[in-house]
Amino acid sequence: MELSEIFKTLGDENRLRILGILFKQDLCVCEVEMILNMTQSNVSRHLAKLKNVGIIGYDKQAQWVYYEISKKFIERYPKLYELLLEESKMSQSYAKDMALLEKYKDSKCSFVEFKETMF
Amino acid sequence: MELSEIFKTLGDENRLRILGILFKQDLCVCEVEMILNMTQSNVSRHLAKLKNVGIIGYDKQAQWVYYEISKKFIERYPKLYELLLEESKMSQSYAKDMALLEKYKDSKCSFVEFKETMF
DNA sequence: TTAGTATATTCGAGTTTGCTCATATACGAT
DNA sequence: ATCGTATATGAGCAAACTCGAATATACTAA
Repeated sequence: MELSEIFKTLGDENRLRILGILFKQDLCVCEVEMILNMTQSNVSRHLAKLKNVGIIGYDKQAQWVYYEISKKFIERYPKLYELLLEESKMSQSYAKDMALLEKYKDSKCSFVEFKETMF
Repeated sequence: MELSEIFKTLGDENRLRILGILFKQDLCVCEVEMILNMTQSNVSRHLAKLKNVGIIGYDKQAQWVYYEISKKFIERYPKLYELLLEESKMSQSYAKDMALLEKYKDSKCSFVEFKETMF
């Protein structure tokens, strides 16, 4: 939870994109993978980094691991949280990422089915 | 001024220390070097990085380059600025760094003279 | 012009990071 | 037990980073 470590962790475009969609709703690894069109191992590693500095936490349900913004992080760094929330909405990739997230939610498909129709 | 670049730049303990003392007052390279007990080239590089992403600016006076927190940065990212301001005061090294800064200001010595008496 | 000071930059070494591919682990369903 | 799915992790590579030492540049003063 060292501040410089938190900044270092936030200093990556992909991790900011991940946070952008996690602000909207909790997601498991494969959902993030699909929405951001990244490899599984890459997503897993980025999520691990965010978790290690306390920005996100997770809730394991069966074989799925749902990641979520950490409440402790929000309490400890409310200004940073608000900044991230606001700035993520103004980012280049936000609109596209959110569109895909909404589309996925509406589809009510499994992530595998959805991925097949997409790519 | 890309946010991920700003975070990346802030993700370094030495740069956070530099910002901590620059919040107190504008300083030239050799003063930062002396107060934080870092090498000249290292300080110069860190200041260049902070300048490149727009967090600080500088004002050249004769052979001295005085660095200062950028007003545009404060306007663009007020929450981040406030966070840095507050958190720097709570950091491990802050008290020691500020003590040395005050001592230097009170001494009214040149940085070279001061450094000789110190180390 | 020369010497001294302040700053920036180059170089090389050691470290860390981000990524892909492959593999290991965990869990559910059949 | 076995198969398919979800996730984590190890290996290897290229790029980026940090640092100190040395060098280059800019400016002042004498």
